[in-house]
Amino acid sequence: MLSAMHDFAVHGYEGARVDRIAEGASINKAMIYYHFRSKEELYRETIGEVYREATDKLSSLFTGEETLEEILHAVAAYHHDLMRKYPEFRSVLMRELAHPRREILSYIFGIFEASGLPSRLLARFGEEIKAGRVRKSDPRQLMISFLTLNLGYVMLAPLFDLIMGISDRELFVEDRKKEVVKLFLNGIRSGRS
Amino acid sequence: MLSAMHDFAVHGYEGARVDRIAEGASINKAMIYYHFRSKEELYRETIGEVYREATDKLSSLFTGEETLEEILHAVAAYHHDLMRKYPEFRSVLMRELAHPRREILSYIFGIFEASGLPSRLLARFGEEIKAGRVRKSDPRQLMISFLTLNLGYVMLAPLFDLIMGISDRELFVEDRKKEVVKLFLNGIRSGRS
Amino acid sequence: MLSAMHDFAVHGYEGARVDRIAEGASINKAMIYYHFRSKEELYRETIGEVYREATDKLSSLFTGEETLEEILHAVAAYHHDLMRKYPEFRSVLMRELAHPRREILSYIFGIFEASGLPSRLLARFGEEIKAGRVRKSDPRQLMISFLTLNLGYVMLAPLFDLIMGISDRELFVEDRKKEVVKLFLNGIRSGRS
Amino acid sequence: MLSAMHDFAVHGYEGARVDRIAEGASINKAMIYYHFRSKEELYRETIGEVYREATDKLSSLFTGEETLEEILHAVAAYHHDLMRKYPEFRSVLMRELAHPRREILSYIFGIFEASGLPSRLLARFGEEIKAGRVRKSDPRQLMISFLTLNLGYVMLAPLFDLIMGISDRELFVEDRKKEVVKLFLNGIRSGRS
DNA sequence: GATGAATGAGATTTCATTCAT
DNA sequence: AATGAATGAAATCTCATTCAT
Repeated sequence: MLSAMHDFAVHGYEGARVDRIAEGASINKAMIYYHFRSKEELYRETIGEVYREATDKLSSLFTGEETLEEILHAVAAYHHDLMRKYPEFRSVLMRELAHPRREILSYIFGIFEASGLPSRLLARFGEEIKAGRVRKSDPRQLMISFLTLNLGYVMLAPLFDLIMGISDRELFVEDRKKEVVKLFLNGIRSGRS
Repeated sequence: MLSAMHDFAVHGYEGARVDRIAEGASINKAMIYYHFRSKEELYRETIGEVYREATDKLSSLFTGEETLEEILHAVAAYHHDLMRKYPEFRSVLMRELAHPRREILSYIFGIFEASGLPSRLLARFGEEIKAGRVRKSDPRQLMISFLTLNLGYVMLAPLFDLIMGISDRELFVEDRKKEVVKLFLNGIRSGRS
Repeated sequence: MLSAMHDFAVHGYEGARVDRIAEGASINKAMIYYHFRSKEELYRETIGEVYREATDKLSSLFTGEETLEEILHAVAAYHHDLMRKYPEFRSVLMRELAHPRREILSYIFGIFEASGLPSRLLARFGEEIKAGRVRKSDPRQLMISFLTLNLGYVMLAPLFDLIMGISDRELFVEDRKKEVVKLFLNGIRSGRS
Repeated sequence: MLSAMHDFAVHGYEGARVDRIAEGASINKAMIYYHFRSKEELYRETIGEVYREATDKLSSLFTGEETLEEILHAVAAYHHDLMRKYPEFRSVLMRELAHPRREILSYIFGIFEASGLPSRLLARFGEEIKAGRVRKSDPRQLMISFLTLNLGYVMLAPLFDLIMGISDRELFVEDRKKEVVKLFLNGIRSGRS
């Protein structure tokens, strides 16, 4: 339900109004309660839909034969794709992460797990370090670094756009997807740092 | 008012309850209205206090004589210090950034401006690129990369701790502060990438 | 409709839910409105059925040739029979009598009238008093005494069972039917009281 | 709260309207929720007040030195006194007894227990039977008979008044209080029945 | 400064009833 | 006869805000 996603994004769960959502969806308020038992269920279903899609998509993204660089590029692109498809989801997600409830955390955790991404990447980093191609470091730090390089901009875009005077975000994003991988790969390379 | 910060952090602005805040502060609800004009003003004052302190602190942080590395280290440390001092502020800030209102954005923008950090760093990156010590790239991308490497973990710590199985966060943070600078400096170096 | 009677008994007219009644009857809610004009009509029909049966049964109970004792025994037995057949009716009836509406009172009044019982019993008491076999008293008091001796237990059984520690109600009822007549007949006898 | 008692009496718990109760009490609806947490609590407090008074009164009614007849007279009078003081309570009570919830039953049970009445009367009946002054019978039957003779009319007055054509209830009640005791005492006497 | 009571507007939820198929 | 969806009115409850003391 798009109208619901919109209200949850703009006002948050507590600030969202069932009245407004119904009006936005051009249906009678009582119909919301006919299809969903409560505002809470409406909320869960609304974000659950996106979560499920994200899980499915991420799971199918990798065959296991990719190079490290390919994986990084795919992940970087995926984050932006998801946010382009569900622009309002960014708000909802951030609010959830602002004060994460165990239930929601597990939900998101599940998405990552389903993709196999964390374990695969961690293992991969471990191998690369052992092989001497990546400098000695905690693989978890590397993983977090890469994810935050991506998610950080996705989440904070409005602030950064203002501070940095970014006017054409589409263009900037295309650039960023490459920059992120480049910086990261350079950053973790073993060498005379 | 700690009780207010707590409620705003846990429930968000719309979910916060004046009743609960009063009870948490062991005062009569009407007293809140004696000190503040409205819930909105209470909110602004509550977070404004932190904002002001952050502004002051950041402004005084730099004399202009620091090396790039010193600046990066200082910024990395500062983020964690602020969050350690006001742990609940992280939630409040994230909620604000989830659906930023121009007014709040300007507030935060002001903090950065006051510190002189963005312009100084951008200029500095420009110089370093011109001097060939940093690979050719958009200084804004570099700036965003560095900030997200820091802020990303600060904001998403609960999620990352779960995904990565981090149990001792204090320790991990100490490690991260160094890792972030190292990865970034390595990542932006000019060289045979 | 048993499901309706059940809901009216358990929740009362205002507390009964058309949804629940439909579900209990395994039919679609709209079907209820196909058969009955409204909740009110459903209610009237539901209890009207029992009322009509009670009227018919009581009317046919007496030929006019019975002795006083026979009548009393028949009435005492009849109350319990009705409640055994429609156990939930007791609740419905009590609720109605809790705040009797003229319309419902007339309904019940009609049952008594149809049976010819009140006038017959009152006349009979009058004769017995005149003949000196029953002590001088207001026949209406006698009538009420006999009816309450019966109806009182029927209506308050759950409370009495608790207070008196009655575990086998069936057995107790058999005993009560006799006790009631005996006590009453003894109680109204003329003699040296 | 009289307005609440009134609405509960006339409409039952489910049919009572907080709006109406507030209006009847000339207070703001929200004040009801300020003083009572919910409609349910308002209900419990409303009837609890009467229950408590009844408990206290009944407990203090007997010193232990009364003759059987005195006790019976006192009980008979008490029922009518209570109903005269809280005329609407009759409705509320009947509705509760229509579909008794364990919690409410226990409440009422407690009142009887506190008065010591049931155990005292049962014991008394036992003694009288053993002494041959009361005919052999189940004391519980006697007890129920006496209570229903009283409560029956109290509860069913509106119906009986209609059926019997009783116009001056006050007068009738005075008569009934004596009649009930007389009929009962006669009815339980041992003798050639 | 401090408090308990008060209030109006509005939020979520419910429900008898009807409609379209 | 049967159903799922729809609706308007209203019910319970909440909450920011103010008042009287």
